[in-house]
Amino acid sequence: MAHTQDFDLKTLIRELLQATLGGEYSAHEEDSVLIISESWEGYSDEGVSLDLQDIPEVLLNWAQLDVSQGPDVNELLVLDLETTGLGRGNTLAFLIGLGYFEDGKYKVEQIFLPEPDAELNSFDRLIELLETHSVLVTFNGKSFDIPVLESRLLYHRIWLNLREKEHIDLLHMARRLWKNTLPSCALESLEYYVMGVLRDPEFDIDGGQIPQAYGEYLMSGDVEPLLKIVKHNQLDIIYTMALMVIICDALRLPIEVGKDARVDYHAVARLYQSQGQKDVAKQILCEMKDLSIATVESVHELGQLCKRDKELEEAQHCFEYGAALSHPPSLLALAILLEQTKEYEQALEYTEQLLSQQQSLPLPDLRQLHDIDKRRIRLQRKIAKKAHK
DNA sequence: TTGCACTCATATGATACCAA
DNA sequence: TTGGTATCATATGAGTGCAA
Repeated sequence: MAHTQDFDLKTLIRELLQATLGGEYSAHEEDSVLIISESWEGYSDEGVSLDLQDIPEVLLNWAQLDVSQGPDVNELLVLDLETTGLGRGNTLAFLIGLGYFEDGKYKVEQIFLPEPDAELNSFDRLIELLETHSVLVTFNGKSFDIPVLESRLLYHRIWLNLREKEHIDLLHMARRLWKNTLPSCALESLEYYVMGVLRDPEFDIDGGQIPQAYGEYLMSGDVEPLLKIVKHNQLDIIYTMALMVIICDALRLPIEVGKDARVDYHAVARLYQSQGQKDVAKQILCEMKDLSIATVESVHELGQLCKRDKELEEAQHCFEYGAALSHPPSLLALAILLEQTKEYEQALEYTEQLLSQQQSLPLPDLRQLHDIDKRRIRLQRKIAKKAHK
């Protein structure tokens, strides 16, 4: 009798769930999962672009993807989990959010567990999509989503080597591009500062409250709080792709320096430089200078690249720009360059300026002071020798 | 030839920070 | 709350160029 009551209650909650969240139950005979799908063409309801044409090579290289395969956008699978906690051991992934392109539209598919017992069945659709999409796209997925998923799959004795799968984790690329210009590189911060959108607390839930909200649903059967969780996950999948679109647009060659105010072009130059494309980096830094959007740091870096290419006059101009603003690395670079070109008097002038600047710091770096002083003494010696001749 | 300064590549350890 | 990642700072060594 009690079993019949349990069964009826379970059926009732499942009907309520579907009526509230929408979607369809999977075809499993027992413990089916609720799959909620929605598609967008071009833009999301929030107005962010989901129009991804291709993936720039520099991004593929950075993510150590096989560039020769040239994965197209239809190979991408965005993944984001909602779980019962941050741990790896007993954490349940009760909502698997997935995003991919299909027939020119961006489709978000969410697999929800009405009860924890349905977890095994949630993996069928996930594995299907993993088999047809070669590149994972996540936000902090390397540290969180993938380890959680692997641990849950292992618990069910399913062996899937997700760590070997090609993977673009946008958190780290976002940090490279915005860590110097934004207060934080959390997804919500990027949404606000880069995408220009703000989540409405009336329809969304704070990530930290999600485990508790799912727990309350399991205890009470109240499905209302789940609406916010599903919306939260849907927005995560949408904004992860929107971020991918912005990053790809910012990195695509030729770089249109200054075109997009959201882009830190110095960071773009550094990325190209780190991937061995120093000429692209130099071109970007040069254009920043020409457009008067350069910083003292970007001009200094341009100077170093010019020096590498033996364009000493241009390098000197760059270092002089920074030296005029008392930028310590520029003062040092200028002193080194002038010593190399045998302009010892000038080199000494900048060395002494740097020395007095460093000495006046509240906590001077003693080793650096020692090095600068050594340079000062050497230059004095060279000047004296020159005078003797 | 020697010594010094610098550049570049590589290795290692510490750190920050992001996810629910 | 935990754990994983990339980055940064630092150290080291090989190689190069220059002056004496």
